[in-house]
Amino acid sequence: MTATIAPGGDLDIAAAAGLFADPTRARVLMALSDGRALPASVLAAEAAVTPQAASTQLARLTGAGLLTVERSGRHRYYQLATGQVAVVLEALAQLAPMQPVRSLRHSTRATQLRSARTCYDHLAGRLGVQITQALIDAGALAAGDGITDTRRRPGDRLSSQLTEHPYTLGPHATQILVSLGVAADRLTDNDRSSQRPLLRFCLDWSEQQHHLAGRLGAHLLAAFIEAGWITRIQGQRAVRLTDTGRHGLHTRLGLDLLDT
Amino acid sequence: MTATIAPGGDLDIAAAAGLFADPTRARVLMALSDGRALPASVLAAEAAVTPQAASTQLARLTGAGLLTVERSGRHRYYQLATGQVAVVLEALAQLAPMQPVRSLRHSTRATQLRSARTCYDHLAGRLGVQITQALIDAGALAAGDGITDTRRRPGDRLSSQLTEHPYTLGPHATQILVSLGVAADRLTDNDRSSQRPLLRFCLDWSEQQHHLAGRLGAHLLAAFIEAGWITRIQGQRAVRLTDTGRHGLHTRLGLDLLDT
DNA sequence: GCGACACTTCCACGAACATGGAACCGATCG
DNA sequence: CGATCGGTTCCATGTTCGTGGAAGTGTCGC
Repeated sequence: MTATIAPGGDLDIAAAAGLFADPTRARVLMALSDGRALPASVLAAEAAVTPQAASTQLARLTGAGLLTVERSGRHRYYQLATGQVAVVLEALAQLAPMQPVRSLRHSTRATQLRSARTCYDHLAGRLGVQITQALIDAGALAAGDGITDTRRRPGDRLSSQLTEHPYTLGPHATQILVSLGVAADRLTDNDRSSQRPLLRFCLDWSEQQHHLAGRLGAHLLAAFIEAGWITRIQGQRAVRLTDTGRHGLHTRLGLDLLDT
Repeated sequence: MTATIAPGGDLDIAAAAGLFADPTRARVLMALSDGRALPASVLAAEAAVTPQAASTQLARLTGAGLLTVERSGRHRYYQLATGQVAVVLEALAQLAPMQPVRSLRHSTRATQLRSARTCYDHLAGRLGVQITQALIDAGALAAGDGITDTRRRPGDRLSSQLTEHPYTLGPHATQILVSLGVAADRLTDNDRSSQRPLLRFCLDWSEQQHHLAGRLGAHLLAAFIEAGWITRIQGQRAVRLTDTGRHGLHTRLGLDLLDT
């Protein structure tokens, strides 16, 4: 099917512009404008709308050919279909700033999500990734085969638990984890009451790095909440690190968190 | 008094896009996209709407700062406030879907537009693309680094295609461009009187290739018109290449243009 | 001054369309 | 298997917004 380039047609500029003319769609497109592929839930948070609203607009944008979708498990990752979309965004942005510009104060909800959130029953986001890395650095976890960081590896799927990973408990696991509030008897690899593995890892969508999951991840989050290091933000998946928590992570793990 | 401070930076993009998202406004802007100043009645005819409708939309566009008005007797001449508006139109045109032909007149006019038109202050359409290519072939422009396709590569920043391009002046730039009527002292890269870059390129919506824009693009169009090589088609954006122009382009650039 | 003209404003009708609640599908986890 | 979660679809609501008719303001020509 050769695209019959009808040489007399008119271009429907208005229809194309209309796709950018809604706040929700504009924010979604802006969030994608660097070329990343993001799941619908993240885009909903980024645009500060309900999942239904986001889904509706994503369907519209996809139908119009501005976005492409890729399914991965129960997630759907959206991405700009062509760089031309980003060109339009940039061109429009230069026309827009007649209003007070505040490019930094992004949707706070999205920022919070990126910063720290729960993933099922364990920590994710920048905080989750950094704690995981700190556990490795401190010897509570050990990565096999010369792997020293938590970066994404080929074949890892976003936002789903990795069935195979190179990590094991490290030489100082008991000492450190107990000091963080996890009961020592929870560190056995085979808990009789559950087949759930002690160590599991997810690939974090916002950081493109691994964060700790599995039974240990759950215990750790529970311990942090128990100790008041972390509090849930009302009605959301985002969590907040308290001052106590910041101090605790610093003394116990040598972890210095830059900001929020 | 307008200053309704919209609560969101990205909202401005939606608002800006909204100005292009109406058929009437889009047609009006397209009619003005070559930088001319046209009276309201002409724009109403161009958009095929009643005078009231045109007036309403013109007021909206003017209020938003996209257009400027100048009164002259009982007429009001509208004009694009800035070339950035034309940039947005060109960018949108590339992702705009084709629209079925409405009439023979429309069809012939659309064909003329594809053939040769002005884009604010420089040449576009097939003629603009071919001249740009001829300038490269003749060594007046040089394309660097061999990356000639516009396809996206993984990890590329999508948003920087307008401002960054691989072209520079070529070894025969001065000789050729002067022979085409551009003053030699206009070829310095940094004109003190203007921050506008000498070389800029647009992706042509009708040809899917680059055409020359920027200060040089403007000088070149001015020189062609001055020399009588190109004339504007009465009341439209389309331009016509005269026989003199065809001959000039052949002898100076070795450019053989097939047809109209 | 009178009429014609260019253009605008007021107003009310009508059509898109974005949104949220509820229900539904499929995948993952325990 | 049951629970939950990510995501979508359906539907009813409410709002925005473009438009045309009628009327108003200023300009030009006789």
